Amino acid sequence: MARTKDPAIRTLLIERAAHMLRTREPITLRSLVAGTGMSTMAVYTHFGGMDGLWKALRQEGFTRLAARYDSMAGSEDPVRDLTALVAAYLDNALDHPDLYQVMFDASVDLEDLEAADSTLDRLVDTARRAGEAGRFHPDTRPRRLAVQSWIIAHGLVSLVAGGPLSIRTLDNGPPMLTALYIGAGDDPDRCRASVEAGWRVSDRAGV
Amino acid sequence: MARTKDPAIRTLLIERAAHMLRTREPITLRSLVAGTGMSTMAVYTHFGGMDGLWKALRQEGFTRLAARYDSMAGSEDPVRDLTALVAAYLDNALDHPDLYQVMFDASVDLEDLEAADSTLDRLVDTARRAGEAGRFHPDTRPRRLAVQSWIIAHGLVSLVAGGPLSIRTLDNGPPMLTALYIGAGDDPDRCRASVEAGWRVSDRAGV
DNA sequence: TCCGAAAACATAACATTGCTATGCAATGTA
DNA sequence: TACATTGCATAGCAATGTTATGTTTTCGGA
Repeated sequence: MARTKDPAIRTLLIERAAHMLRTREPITLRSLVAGTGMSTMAVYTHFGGMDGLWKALRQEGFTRLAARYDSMAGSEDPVRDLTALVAAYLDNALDHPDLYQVMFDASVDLEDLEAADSTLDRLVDTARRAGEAGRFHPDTRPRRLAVQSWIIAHGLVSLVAGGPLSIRTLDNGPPMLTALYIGAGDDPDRCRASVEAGWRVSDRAGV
Repeated sequence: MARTKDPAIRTLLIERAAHMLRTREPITLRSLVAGTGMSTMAVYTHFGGMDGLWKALRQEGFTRLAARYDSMAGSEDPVRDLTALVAAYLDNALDHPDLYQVMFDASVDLEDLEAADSTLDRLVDTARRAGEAGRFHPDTRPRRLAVQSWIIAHGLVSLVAGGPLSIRTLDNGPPMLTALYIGAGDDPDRCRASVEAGWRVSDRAGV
């Protein structure tokens, strides 16, 4: 009937674009396909244009974040786990700073929303687990606490990665999360220990 | 000796660009000067190119924020004032969402840093005043608390303005600030009242 | 008062951008 | 095996930011 579209080309282009993003090469229609043997039309068959490519890159960013979350083992301390998720969010953003920027600048169509919600759900689940373990006030809304954790993570990383604040600003993470979770009802000493433990899960080297 | 550059043209172009930003018209070199009688070279004499124009727009954004801060009267309750500054930051960003985005996407050269620091200093001063009034632990670092307030404000507004979260998410502002300031040592009940009062200073209509 | 230099500005051309029109080739189905 | 449908290459298009070049304006010094 018709020639079949090779999905490998799609992922190849996305990975190439992600690589160019990381190496700070400007991503243009022609520079993207240069050297690959493909013509510019490949971008149109697979993504419908450059806008489609950027959208696919945003999806890729959320996919990598989800993969990072998948690789994390939960513990019996949900506040530690919640902190670890926030720390992983920061690490992911700092490992792929340009990709992270792409994820949040042109946004937001429906698919972007779904991708963002899907990663947020990890935080919500863990916050709920903490609530069920009696760490928070009984009327604490898990989603609300998850969103607040996300706000801190996003504010931190977007002011640090290419923003006006220095990398040391990340040290504000633990105290801010601690204040947040204590405010939600956690026992101060226990909370500090949990956040401390969760923060250290990150593989941030000497930051 | 030489023809003198008219500074009025510079501000005219900036205001025109800011207006086009607000009305979602794409800002291109030619569209910017179209209808003004100027030629495209005006942008080069006054800004050195489009990059210079974007940089001037970022400065304009910080200038408007500073003007908003200038218009605010301080009270005898510095925690209320600190909250009011954060609320004003949010209002400013929501009043000029596109300008706000410009302020933080391409950033950051030295002048941008200075402009950001200058507005941050308002928060630092107020946080220091709160510390001197005995609201916080004696070892609370004002700049640290100011930065943490900024992180919350920026995280909130950048996830809400054009981001994945709804406008109602702004309701997370007061509880987050309250948790932060209580964590810094403020008395819980007094803190809640101060934050409540500071938040209401904003002219956000029914949000 | 006038001249000359220096800077602002207008005009126009340039390379590069994303995109589209068109034709060809490949491939699965009838 | 014939054919229709789709992937893809080539080439050209309008629009972008920039630069090259010439003109005009303005101000300081003779």
